[in-house]
Amino acid sequence: MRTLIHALKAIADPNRLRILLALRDRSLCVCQMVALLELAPSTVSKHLAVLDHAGFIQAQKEGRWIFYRRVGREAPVEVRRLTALMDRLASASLQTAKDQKRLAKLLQSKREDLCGRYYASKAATVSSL
Amino acid sequence: MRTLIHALKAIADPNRLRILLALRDRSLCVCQMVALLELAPSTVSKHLAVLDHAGFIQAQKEGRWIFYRRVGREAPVEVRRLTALMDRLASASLQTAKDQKRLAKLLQSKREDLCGRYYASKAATVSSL
DNA sequence: GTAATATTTCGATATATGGCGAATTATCGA
DNA sequence: TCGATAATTCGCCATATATCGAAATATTAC
Repeated sequence: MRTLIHALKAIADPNRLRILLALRDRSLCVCQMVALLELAPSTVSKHLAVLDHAGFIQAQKEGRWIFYRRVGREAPVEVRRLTALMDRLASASLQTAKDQKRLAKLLQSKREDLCGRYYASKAATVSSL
Repeated sequence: MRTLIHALKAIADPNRLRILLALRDRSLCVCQMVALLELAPSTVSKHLAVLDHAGFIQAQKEGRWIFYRRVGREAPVEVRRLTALMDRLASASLQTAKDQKRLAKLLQSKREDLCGRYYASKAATVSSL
């Protein structure tokens, strides 16, 4: 019951659900998800921690980046079932379609172009001194 | 997506999930659920409103009592699927077993004995004057 | 080694949530 | 009609949550 409630709370937030759905067919690094959701990196990081603790996703460090991907068969039943259900239910949503489209575009551009954009204002300020 | 998030939030609370599961095989009046959950009537009422607005349950007035039961095929897909999944997932939980046992006992006693118990302290105070 | 980048942690804030008791509404029974 | 009962609504409080920006940590690049 604790696991179940934990899992339900984790996906009962629109942005976290969007993350889970975005990770359906691929793993993504944090900065890619920041670009997708258009939220502060710290916010996305916290969302990822919630999904992680609930057992939905897991991190994998690759150099400077941290990629997150869905947990496979090792995940608790509750998580596996809920993930499958979300895939079915949310695929009909407009938001999901938008995100998938946007993701496809983001994945075409190089990560060097992608990441760092959300520090652009700060970098610009510094370099202009 | 809105419907889905709404539904997820509704059942992502242990007491509301307990209510939904208690309504699996029967309809219950509010005072019966108050007895089951051992929460203040106002609290239970609020939980019921949340489940109602999310589309999981519906009210039916019968004289002095208001019975709640699960919504049937009219319920949105999200709600139907989630309800079915909760039935499967939560049936393994200790809390659910406890509740079902307790419910069986509560349903044996007459409702007149059951309801009013949680006003007992107040009634006792008044009658002792 | 220093600067830039990627991510997390920390601290703050605003809002949402779950709980209660008191007051309100509606219905039943004597 | 009046008192008791069932349920909801309202007002309050404590805690949880979502968000941000700043600071800390780690890694790569020059």
